[in-house]
Amino acid sequence: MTSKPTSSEEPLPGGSSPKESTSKETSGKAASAKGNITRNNIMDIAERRILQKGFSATSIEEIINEAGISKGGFFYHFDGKDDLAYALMQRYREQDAFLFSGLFRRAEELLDDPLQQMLLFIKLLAEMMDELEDLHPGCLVASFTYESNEVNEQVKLITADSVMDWRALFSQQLEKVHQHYTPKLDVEISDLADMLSTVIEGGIVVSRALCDKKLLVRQLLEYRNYIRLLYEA
Amino acid sequence: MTSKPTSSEEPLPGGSSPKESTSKETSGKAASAKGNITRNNIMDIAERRILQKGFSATSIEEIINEAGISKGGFFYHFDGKDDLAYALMQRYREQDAFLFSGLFRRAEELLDDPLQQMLLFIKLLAEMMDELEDLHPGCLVASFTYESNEVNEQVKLITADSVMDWRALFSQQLEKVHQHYTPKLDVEISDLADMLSTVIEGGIVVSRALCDKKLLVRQLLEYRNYIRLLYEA
DNA sequence: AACAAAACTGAACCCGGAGTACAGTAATCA
DNA sequence: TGATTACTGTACTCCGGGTTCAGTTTTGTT
Repeated sequence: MTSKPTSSEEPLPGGSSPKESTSKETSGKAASAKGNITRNNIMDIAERRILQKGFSATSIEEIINEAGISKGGFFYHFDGKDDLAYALMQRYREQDAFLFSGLFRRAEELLDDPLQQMLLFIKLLAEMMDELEDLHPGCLVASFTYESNEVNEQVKLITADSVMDWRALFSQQLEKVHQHYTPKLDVEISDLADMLSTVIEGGIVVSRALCDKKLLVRQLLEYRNYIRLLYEA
Repeated sequence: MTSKPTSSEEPLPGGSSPKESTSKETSGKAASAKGNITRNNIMDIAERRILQKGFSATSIEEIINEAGISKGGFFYHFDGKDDLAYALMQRYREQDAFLFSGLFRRAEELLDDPLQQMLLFIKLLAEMMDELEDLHPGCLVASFTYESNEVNEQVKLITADSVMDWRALFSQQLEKVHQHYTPKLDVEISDLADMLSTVIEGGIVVSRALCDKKLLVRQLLEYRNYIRLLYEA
């Protein structure tokens, strides 16, 4: 969903050790540094390509070519395409959670009022999108959702979990807003929270369809307008 | 983008005669009734499957199996997968334009005020989505956008055109609103128009990811709220 | 009924992808 | 140094995908 700051190298908490995801071997070989680099490299390449051309169209062949490894190397790290997909969604979920909560924390540091925090959060998010040099790379959730029949049940589940994380996170902040302000119209907090996910997902699609880099940013600011109108005096 | 009322049989204006789309033969064989039925049948099946599992993952094989025709039969109607994709987008674009303008016309018949018309339009759209028995089938624009590297330039172009149609249509109505009302905040009409596309596209993604049929409807009503807050006294 | 055009059938073609197996080798760490 | 990790390389199976085309049936027209 969000834009990754060209991540690699740094060992992310959680998304590590080979074959931990859905592996036959539950053992879990005590990952070495090099192994993790290769694994993350595979994942970076796969994610980029999947967002560009879809999951089914992305072959293991092309991934290993770009990564400069052999097929055996790939299957050493992943049990197959499904396992890779799951690992990708898992990492994606963690990265997003990390990024969003980071932005909320910064907003809390700078401002006291929950509403102003929420508005700043959206603005920070918009700025982040604005700083991307080209079009937003896309969101794995959307990608897998539009290829749902090509992906196993576990991937569908973690995809849904990811969206539920966003709902929880956004709702949490909006709940605080709700305690200090009365909305001009009757709305469900969860719907308002989902609307941010909706605007991001939709913004990415429309932005990409039109090749209009800034559209996503403008849509985020429209959402921000809505929140303002709803709660500001 | 919208939901098709289980269309088939009726010869749609424009989307007809075999191989008219991108064919080698620019001839254009004067289509017969049976030919059109088969052609539309292929397209219906293809569209449904593409929205479920993506373009690349949808094989000609499975399409002709469900359609009960041979491979040669398929290639009689389409020059290949790319040609099929183009024909699908073309038909999709026409259907959407037809549906949206129909809803706007109904709103104009029932109400005089531009703002109330716009609000009614959104409500009619939401009701239509609400009447779907299961999840929204998905939008071809989003599907092709997330597989953009698997689709040729012409398909990308007509996909963008389709989104531009929506912008034009929604902007037209919002322009009228703008002439009668002053918005509470400073907004670009085109952004407001794009937001409807955004909410629909995003709503479909999030709705499908969570398997929550009603989410899309609720999101449309949130957009409606925004318009109300923006323009209503 | 006859004839042309339209609407197919069926089989063959080649390609590339997922996944397996496994023997051997190089790098890393304790 | 020795054991574990992280691979390479090859070879092989199996499958299905897109595309072509020569021939056959169906349909519409006169």
